[in-house]
Amino acid sequence: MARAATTSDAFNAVAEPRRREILDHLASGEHSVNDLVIRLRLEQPSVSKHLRVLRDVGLVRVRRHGRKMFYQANAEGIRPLHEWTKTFERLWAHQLTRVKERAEQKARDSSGD
Amino acid sequence: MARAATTSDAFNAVAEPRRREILDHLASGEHSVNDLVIRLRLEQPSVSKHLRVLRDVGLVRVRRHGRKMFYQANAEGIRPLHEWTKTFERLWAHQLTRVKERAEQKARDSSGD
DNA sequence: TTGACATATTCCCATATAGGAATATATTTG
DNA sequence: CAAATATATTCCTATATGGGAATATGTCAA
Repeated sequence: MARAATTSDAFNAVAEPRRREILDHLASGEHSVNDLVIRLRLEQPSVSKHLRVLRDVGLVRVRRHGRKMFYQANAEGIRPLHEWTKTFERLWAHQLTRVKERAEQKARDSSGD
Repeated sequence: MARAATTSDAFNAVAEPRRREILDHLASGEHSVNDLVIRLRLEQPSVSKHLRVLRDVGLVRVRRHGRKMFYQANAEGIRPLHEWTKTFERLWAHQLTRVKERAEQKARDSSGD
């Protein structure tokens, strides 16, 4: 089997750095495709294709105005990702504590040189 | 160009559902490869290969004890993901507010039937 | 209608999978 | 040492990509 489709879920969709960049820009509000093309310095077809993937997984919404298409982030789609990462929050808190403790122990040990 | 390597960063590594399952299990503490094989009902080579990817991006740490390898999650590696998703938190709060407001408006509008 | 502008799609291709099967490596035990 | 156990790696293949180039679709303006 190959890798799961980029359109299979939000996790796969945002694995691509360019798509995260696009979402970062859309976080500040609506933007047309051309806006993104200029700001991200990508080819227009590339942007359109990335937006298509984001649209398929529900990470962006579109609105047409004249011949322009205005995209906005649908943050709700990112929420599952946030929730999943959150389940590890207690771990990195603990693990950092342990690293810190070890460092402090080391400092005490070598203070008698 | 093809998709970025699964080992290129945490985002790509956790795009694979099985790898998230593995991390979910490791969140409860250390587990041997065979533990994971049994619990996740995957083939042993499959588990080893997924663990290899997770190791390459720093999402797990290993310790050998006899012929067993004990893996543990390195939550620090998940943190960048958490931080990135967090930047959208205000958005889904706002967007939900708007959805809620629209729903309430609708309720008021139709209360005069 | 024709032309210009804005965006989307299609085609091509090099590349990286994920899983299955087989095999290799490492460690303990007899 | 050999056998057993635990894990890792290699080889294979179908599949999905992302970018570039070209083209299609849609909309406005004259």
